[in-house]
Amino acid sequence: MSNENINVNTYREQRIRNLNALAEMGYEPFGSAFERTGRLAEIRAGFEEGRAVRAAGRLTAIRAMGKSIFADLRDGSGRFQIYLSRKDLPEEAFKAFSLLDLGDTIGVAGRLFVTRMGEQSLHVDEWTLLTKAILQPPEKFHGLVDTEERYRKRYLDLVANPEVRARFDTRIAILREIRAFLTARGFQEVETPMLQPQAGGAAARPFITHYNALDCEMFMRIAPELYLKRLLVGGFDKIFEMNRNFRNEGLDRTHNPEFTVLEVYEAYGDRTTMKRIIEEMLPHICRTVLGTMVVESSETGERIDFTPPYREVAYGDLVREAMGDDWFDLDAAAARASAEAAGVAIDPAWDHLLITHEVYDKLIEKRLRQPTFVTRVPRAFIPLAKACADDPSLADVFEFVVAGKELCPGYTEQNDPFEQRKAFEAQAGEEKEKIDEDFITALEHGMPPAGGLGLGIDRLVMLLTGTEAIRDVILFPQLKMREP
RNA sequence: GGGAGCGUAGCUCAGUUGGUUAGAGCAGCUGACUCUUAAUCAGCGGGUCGUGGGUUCGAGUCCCUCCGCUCCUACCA
Repeated sequence: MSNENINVNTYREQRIRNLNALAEMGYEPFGSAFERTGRLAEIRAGFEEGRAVRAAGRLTAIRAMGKSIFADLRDGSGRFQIYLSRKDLPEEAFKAFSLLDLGDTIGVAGRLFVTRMGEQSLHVDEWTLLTKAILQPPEKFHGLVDTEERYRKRYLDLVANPEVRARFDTRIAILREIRAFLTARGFQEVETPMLQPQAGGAAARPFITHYNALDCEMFMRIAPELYLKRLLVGGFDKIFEMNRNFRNEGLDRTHNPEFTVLEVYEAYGDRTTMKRIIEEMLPHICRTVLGTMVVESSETGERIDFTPPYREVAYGDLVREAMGDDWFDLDAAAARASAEAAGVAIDPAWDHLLITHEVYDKLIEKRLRQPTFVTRVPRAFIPLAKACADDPSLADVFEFVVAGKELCPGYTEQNDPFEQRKAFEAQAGEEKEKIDEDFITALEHGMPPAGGLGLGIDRLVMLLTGTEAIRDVILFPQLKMREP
């Protein structure tokens, strides 16, 4: 700690001097429990002039005027103004208050009153030090703006920027309401391994680690799906898991290596069972958390309406609508020409199926702004779902798309062990050892027919809070290591 | 992976064509002030200009390396 900290140290030293002075006066710089009448928001809610209350919080502003002092106290629930008057406090208690710095945490006791300016406030009769801060808080008006500091020192971001705290409060409420919704409908929340001998259930590069006791490679899970289905075999028939997945992939505005996913499974159900859950759960979240069915998109300012029912449309119909009725009769060369004419770059090696998928991805999905279930998707991309009864080339699934992005797939789950093995083999190609034999064995014991869905929680929170970067809905997003 | 931009006081930001002693607001210190709320007023202190090198009589400014951040793009369900 040499050069760059010289100036930091002068601020620290000043505050440490204040700390020592307070300690000499009998204040405990890192105090103990303090009994409060309630949190600041609760005190405001129960405001009654003259009522005696005890409150605590961090000092975020001090406005001193000689013989009277106003200050702002902040806790996890909000802000409240306190008032100290020289004539109502012991001489020493009033003097000691001037040794406090912004960022210190104090406890106060007094009575409620309304200032001449009409603000509900607390007239302090006594105060005590709870925690001395020896480092400076961020600037009070602009808050903490520097993006790197905001993520690396999220605790400062949360203190300095109330709208950041509010966004995470919303995230927490969304998770709470998802659990409440599913629990009220008889679903049980289960926990399955994060550390797996094979990383299955999705196509993604996993994080690899080593388990010393067994001297073997282990993988951080990329999805919980195969374990949740084992539980269906085991007789759990309405389950969900909402927790972290890990994928060893790029880092950008919409990807974090660890992210939160909700998976729901219901035995004896299918794709349409899952569709009903989405059509009831999203309105429930909107109603209880946001108080409105209409959400404004941060990127475009467009309004997205979550009032059910949502549009349902077949993948093939969307493609025909965009590319012409004869699209599926074209050969690959003609399809490629048509796609490129529409502005979609196509690899010459791709077959008709891949070209169609690229057109859907780059052109069609973006245009689906309001909540939409896209059904009857080519099965080649979806190894874990059943085929449509009337067309074995299509999977009996939906992809739920909002604001031009896929938010949540829902499947009629594959429970045929022979079909499942075929799909795994097609996907694995050369790497046969990657097939999860233990999972196939479980299917051979009999998994009831079931519907399942997987909802990306971070992206849902982004959508519902009008946030453009995944980093702004994850408390501690992944950053590059910084040299010490 | 490719492209563009950024990094100046604890925090938020200025800094002209390369020019002599790098500025402001907040925060801090001293003083005044009994209803303020971005309190106000007067004064004072605070900088290895991300790092290392180069060009130059002279670099915050121009060039290169590295570190970090942001955006675009590619990859990635």
